[in-house]
Formats: sequence, structure tokens, C-alpha cells
Amino acid sequence: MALRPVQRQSVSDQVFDQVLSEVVDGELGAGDPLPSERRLAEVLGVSRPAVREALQRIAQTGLVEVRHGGATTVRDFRRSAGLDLLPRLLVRDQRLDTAIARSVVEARTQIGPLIAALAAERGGPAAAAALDEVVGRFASTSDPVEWQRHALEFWDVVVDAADSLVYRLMFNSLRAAYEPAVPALGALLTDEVGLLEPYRVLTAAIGAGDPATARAAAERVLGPTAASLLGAFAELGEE
Amino acid sequence: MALRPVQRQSVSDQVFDQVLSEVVDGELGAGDPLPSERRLAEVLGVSRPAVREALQRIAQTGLVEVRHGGATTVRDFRRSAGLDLLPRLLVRDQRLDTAIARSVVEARTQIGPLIAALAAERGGPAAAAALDEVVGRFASTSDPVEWQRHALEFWDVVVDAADSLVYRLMFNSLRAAYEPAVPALGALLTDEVGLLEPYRVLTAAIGAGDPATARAAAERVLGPTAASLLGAFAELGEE
DNA sequence: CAAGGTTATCTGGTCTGACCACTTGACCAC
DNA sequence: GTGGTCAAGTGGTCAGACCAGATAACCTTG
Repeated sequence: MALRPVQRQSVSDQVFDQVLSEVVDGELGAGDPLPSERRLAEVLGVSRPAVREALQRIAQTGLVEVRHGGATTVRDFRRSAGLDLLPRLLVRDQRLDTAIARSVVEARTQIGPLIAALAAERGGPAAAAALDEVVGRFASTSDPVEWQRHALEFWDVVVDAADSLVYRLMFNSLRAAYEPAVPALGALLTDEVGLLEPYRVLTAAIGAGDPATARAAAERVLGPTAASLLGAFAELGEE
Repeated sequence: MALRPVQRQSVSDQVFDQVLSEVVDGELGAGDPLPSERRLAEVLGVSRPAVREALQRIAQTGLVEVRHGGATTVRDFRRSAGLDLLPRLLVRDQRLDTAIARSVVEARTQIGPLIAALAAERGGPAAAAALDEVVGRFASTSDPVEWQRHALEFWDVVVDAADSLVYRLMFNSLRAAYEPAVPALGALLTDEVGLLEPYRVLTAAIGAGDPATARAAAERVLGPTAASLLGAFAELGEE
């Protein structure tokens, strides 16, 4: 039996999703007014507080602007939304947006080495020890999905070692976008399983306080995955 | 008369701020339960819907987890919060957190060149023309605050040229954190006013499709500002 | 005719009090 | 121990009312 936790969706969650889709999918363009809260409540068959909670959450992400007395209007999310919106954009209607996915992989490949270099500057032996522990758990896994989870865990420790709040929060946002896709992506990344050596080099470089080597090792860690994923996205995009 | 728009704060905004402060300032640690909605409403002297709207917004940022039937608990924001939280963390109680500010400047200095290189690969002459237009407006400004605003505008166009949604959203998040501080930071950045040449070089490199030069030019654009700011933060931190 | 005030009617903001749905833990029977 | 029952506390939702700001049409008024 493969049991998973049942997933509940409250009324306001559903309103949130529906309105978000309208905004993100371009049904409503920047500057367009949303229907009034009362109208939305009526159309969706829910109470006004439920609608309000959803709208407030959407406003929190910067997608709409609600003005007391005036209409709630849609903002240009390319201009006003933050990185927290990424998970919602990456997978829409349970389908992966390959153009955005490419952008995620690209950013990951470029920023990862920066973080690795910082980690080498600041992490020290303590960080290396923590990384060694993660690498140890790596060794015994052959399942690609589990491998990716360990890779995330590894980077989590690297980010900690880099001791930068901005990179920490960036990583959290990217992880929130990446993690739900891991099960689907695992099948594409079977070749990477077992390639432990770059991780060891990176760990050693961080332990030795050698930023340049760490940067290079990070590129070797991230490169193959990036190549596999970008190739797969290219195929998907052509279909 | 120096008049500014009056800033309104709704009841739920105030609840949002207060609870957020409790969480972020560590009054409530990870795992701790929040008071119940009814209790919060009573203590703060507001209605329960107002409390709920605030809590839903906080939950949206990943700072707390609310479970139907159970208590709403605080999450470790270093683990679960996204980049959108940055503005709230950077300036707290109307004071700048210098450690975080350092992290912001650092990330900006490292990521900017990456974006510039991408812009050179993808922007082309159209991007260069748009940048030229911004640079033109640069030339006639002597006020450091206005100079910084133009710099933000310049980078906005560069990010557009890079054609990467992830960097776009990152930039938006960082901008949201940086922009409110610009008036206060302007006084520290008087030396940069008039240093137009690096911007011109960067614009030319993007127009010519030369990523390596663009990267180097971006470093020259960002370097001086970073140095000034980091120096100022170091002094502030010692006080 | 232009400028400024008035008013009707939209919009979002807040409150009240009730009820439903879920979780938790204590207690009880087996 | 195991499972069932139940009460109390929590968040989720609803209805209806009223407050407060924005907007535009419609007046006055000079």
C-alpha cells in the first residue's frame, strides 16, 4: 500500500487558487479590476470573509492591489511579484512550465557555485563534518528520487555554511519550487546516481577553506544535472 | 513643506505587524504555539476576522503553520521563509539590521554580473537602446538619492534583457528590500554620483552581445557602491 | 462656463454571534 | 494494550449589519 496524507483544501484555499489562476494565466491583465468581494462571494457561492482571506493572501504576494473604497486591481506580476511566487508559476494546472523550469535550472547552476565559495570562506571544519555526514547517507542510495532529496539536503548544509540570510531565503524559495517536482524529475536523473566524487571534492574544499576549488567543484556537482534537465525540457517543449 | 502621502494602517495590518514582530524577533521560537484566534482578538481588542486575515497573510509567508483543529504554531523562518520576507527582516522597528544589509549587498554584488552576462547573451541592440535612454537621464542628476533611483531603473532594464523569470522575481524581491532604504542610504553614496562610464561600458557590452565584458563591467558598476555600503555598515555595527 | 460643493452609490474594512469541522487528551470498556 | 467515546478547545465558515473611503453625476455659485 502506498498511502499518502489526504490533502485538504479549505474554501478560502480554493478561492485563492482560482483567482490566482485568473491573474497568472492572463485572463485578467495588469490594471484590470477584479470583481467586487460581494460579487465574487456570490459567484463562487461562498461567504465574503472567505473571499477576503483569499484576496488578502493574494495581495500579500503582490499580485493584486486592494484599495479601500476603490476596486481591487491586478498588478503586473513580472514587475511586482517576488520569488515566493515561483512555485505557483512553475507548475500550473499540474503541468510544468518548461520555459520557467529552464530559468530555474539556469539560476541554480549559476548561483550554486557562488554559495559554495562563500561556504568555503566561512564554513570551516564544522561545516565539512556536517557535509560528510550527509555524503555518508548518499552512498547507500540507488533510487534517483531519494538521491535528489539527499542532494537538496547537502545543499541545505552548504547554504547554512555560507552564512548569508539572502542566499538562505533564496534557497528556501527555490527549494519550495523544486521539491514538489522531484518525484517527476527523478526518472530523468538516473545517470547522476552514484556520482559521489564531486560532492566529496566540494566537501573537502569547504573544509579546507578553499573558495576557488569549492566553486569549481560546485560547477561539477550541478553541471550534469543541469544538462540532463535542460535536455529533457527541450524535448518536452517540442511536443 | 515636505508633504508625503499619509500612510494608513488597517486593523488587520496592525495585527499582522505585531504578530510578525513577535515571531521574527524571537519572542516566539520555532514550534511555539500562538495564542488562539479568539484569545488574540480579545487581547488586541479587535474582531476575530481581523485576526484571521492577519494570520492567513503570515501563514502565506511561511512563518507560521495553521492547522484546523490544532494550535497555530511558529515555524523556523530561516528554514521556511522565502525571499519575500527580506524587506521585513532588513528593517525592523525602523532600524536597519546591518548584518542582513551586508548580506544583501554581498548577494547583489555577486549576482548582478551573472544577470549582466545573460543580458549580453540575449538582450541585443533593443536592450542597449533602452539602457541608453536610462543612461541619458542619469547624466543630469547630481542628487545621490535620485542617482540611486536611476541605478535601480537601469538594472530593471538589464534584468528584462536577461529574460529570466527567476532573476526577474529575485530582483523584485531584492528591490522591495532595497528601495525603502534608498533615502537613508543616499547620503553614504555621494561619491558614486557622476560615475557614469561603467554604465556606458556595460550598455555597450550588452549591445554588442559580449557576456564576458558585460560581467566585468557589472562588477565595476556594483563594486564601488558595495564598498561604500559595507564600510558604512561596519561603522554602524560598531556603535 | 468653470470651480467647487453635494450626494448617491459604488468599493473595501470591521464587527457580531452563531455554527461546523477538526484535533487533542482524558477516560472508559474490552 | 487496544480501541471507542466524549468533552473541550481550536480553526473554518457563514450570515447580516454597519462603518469608511472613492467615484462620478449632479448641482450650486461666481
